[in-house]
Amino acid sequence: MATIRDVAKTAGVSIATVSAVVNDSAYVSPELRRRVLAAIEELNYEPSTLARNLNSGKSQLIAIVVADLSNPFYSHVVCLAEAAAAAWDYSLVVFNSDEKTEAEKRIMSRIRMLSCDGVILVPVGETGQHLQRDHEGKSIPTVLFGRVFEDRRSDTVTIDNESAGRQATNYLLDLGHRRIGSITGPLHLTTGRGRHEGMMQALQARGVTPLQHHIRQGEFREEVAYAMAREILEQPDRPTAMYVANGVMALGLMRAIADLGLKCPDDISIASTDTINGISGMRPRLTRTEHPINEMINESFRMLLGRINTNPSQSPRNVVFQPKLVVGESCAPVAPALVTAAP
Amino acid sequence: MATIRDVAKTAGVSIATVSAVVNDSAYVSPELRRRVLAAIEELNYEPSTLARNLNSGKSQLIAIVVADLSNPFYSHVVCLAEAAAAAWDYSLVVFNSDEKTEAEKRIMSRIRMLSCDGVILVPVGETGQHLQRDHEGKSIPTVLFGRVFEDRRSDTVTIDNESAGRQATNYLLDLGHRRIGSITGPLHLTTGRGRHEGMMQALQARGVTPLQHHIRQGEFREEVAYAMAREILEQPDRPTAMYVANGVMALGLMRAIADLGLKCPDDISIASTDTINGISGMRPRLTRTEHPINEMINESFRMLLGRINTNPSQSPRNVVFQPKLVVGESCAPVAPALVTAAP
DNA sequence: TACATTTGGCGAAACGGTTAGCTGGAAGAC
DNA sequence: GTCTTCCAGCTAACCGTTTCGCCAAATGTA
Repeated sequence: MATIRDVAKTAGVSIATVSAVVNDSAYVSPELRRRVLAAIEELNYEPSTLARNLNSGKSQLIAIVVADLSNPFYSHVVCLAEAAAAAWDYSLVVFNSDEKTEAEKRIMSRIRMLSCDGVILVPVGETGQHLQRDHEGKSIPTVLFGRVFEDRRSDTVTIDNESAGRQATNYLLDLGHRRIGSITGPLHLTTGRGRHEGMMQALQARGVTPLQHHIRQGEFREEVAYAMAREILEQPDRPTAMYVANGVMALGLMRAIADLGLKCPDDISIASTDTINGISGMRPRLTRTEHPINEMINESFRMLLGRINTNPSQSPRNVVFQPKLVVGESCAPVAPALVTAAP
Repeated sequence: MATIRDVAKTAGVSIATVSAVVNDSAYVSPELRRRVLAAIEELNYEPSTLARNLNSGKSQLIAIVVADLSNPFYSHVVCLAEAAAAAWDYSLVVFNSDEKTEAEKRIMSRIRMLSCDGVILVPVGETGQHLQRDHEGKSIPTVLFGRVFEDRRSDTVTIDNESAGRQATNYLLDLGHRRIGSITGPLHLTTGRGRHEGMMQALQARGVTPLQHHIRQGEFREEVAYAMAREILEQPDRPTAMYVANGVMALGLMRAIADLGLKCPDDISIASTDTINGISGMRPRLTRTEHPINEMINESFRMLLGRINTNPSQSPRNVVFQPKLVVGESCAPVAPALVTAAP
């Protein structure tokens, strides 16, 4: 591979001049410019990004760390992030922490070594302690995506999880359901806890007390939700409706329903939160609250680029988006007999 | 950020010694090693990959370019590739060419600029002409994934597409179906063409001639398949079974079936090719031929690492994997009346 | 003509590592 | 006691850029 020195020698100029031509960073006389361009053409020179990055300290790399890459929700996030990165002339490095704290640590160290210019992080765990890099030296601009920590010292982009839980639950309540069950996400995550609390608020506001054995704490995984769903649905007084904390869990629930010979929405209504792609062909369509993922990703990039290019040390911003209820066919009004049985 | 020089100063040794400790590349006395490690700990030093890469010429980056990142099949591929990269101590840079040739060109140029050590490429288009970088200077080790070109000058990892089409079609034939329709992939892609030809071979072997208007050339996209499916199914003599060329197309077909008030598999059987994740909750489960994606990705990495570390100039290898038929519930034996109507 | 000012182009110092090759003191051979 | 041998650890060159500071030529001014 030709280097800038080769070009300089061929063109009979200094390397500084070649650099000036390549980057348009200083005036170069037409004659020299012509010779430099000719030499570049002849030698098929391309500046080495590696070397360029070394002294700029920038890498044109944005890292995204998701908590579960096999979750279609995060696949979608990555897809949108790739598009955003490309639009801003960055490349996207993808990492999967797989909900493991040590993996996340390894990844963050790797990201630092790669000198990524920014990080979009869906953090594992309830505190950001293991991520702190405050000890001197500026840390890499980071946006916490979806999940946050109590101490809001980082930029964050999230949705209003309580609102999501409330909206979905209210929809079920409006259909007359009173025996509403739920498979929650992990309650140590703001996503899991927020959605659960939103649901409880909605129930309480209507004076409905849920049955303990209709509510199970799960994980954001299909098989776990499937198992929980079976436990709940195999009870004699199974709920007439379920709220599940995310998309893949809803799939697990639907699978359980099918395997138990039940029908959705005839026997049981389902509402969930978050969007998953590629199941548009599925019937019944899920009634769910959707995240505006696209805007969330764009906002994340805006924050990151702001810190990278403009103002690295402005105080943290926390942007919260509102989820939107999208009605599918997975919910039906409660059967009359059960309505009368309600308190 | 602490540099190797800071560490050397703090530990009271030379930078060469620090480097030796960090890389275990030379013997260092226990005493000095201890001091160096202490200094590293104290300063929280991490070697800069950027600087390290500059003189090694390597970047510890593997790029993956897929043709459609919104397709769950490729999301799955990316997920597995991320795991493989992490296992081999590489980071994965993800690109989406979105089936556009110019986008792919831009991406390949970007990959070269980033000095990625290897590329896994799902190429767009029928020839690799726009990718050739043969003009002097070694090109980046590249594995063509899934799709290939006629002139096998690159390493490739693919499946036997004809076998996939044949297996799926034979399964439908075995169930008694004779009026078999199909939505093919783009026929200029080896994946689309191969699967289609496999289907035709299977039909011909049993003396079945498909009806022209039961076969449509589509794209590997849900909406396109949906539209094609409606066209085919709204005809009076609609087929009793369909073979579709990939997973998202199968979803489009199922959506069309549902929207037309038909039932799968009662009214129409479906068989498809390729695996898509995250729809395990869907009923009926698709009968399909699955790719061994995991092994395919691992094989790709083995090839890449072979070229990177060992033998950059060995002759191209073309590894073909066999798809495997996985029976779901989307196919039923043809109704007796129709069986007798068959030739 | 003499001097001040501008500016195109150059040399050299970073950036943060790796590594070839040198140095000097200790140990072993005679 | 002197000469080798050995090797831990150091010095310095190098990877391919960008960029600061400088020089000399060109231009402007009196």
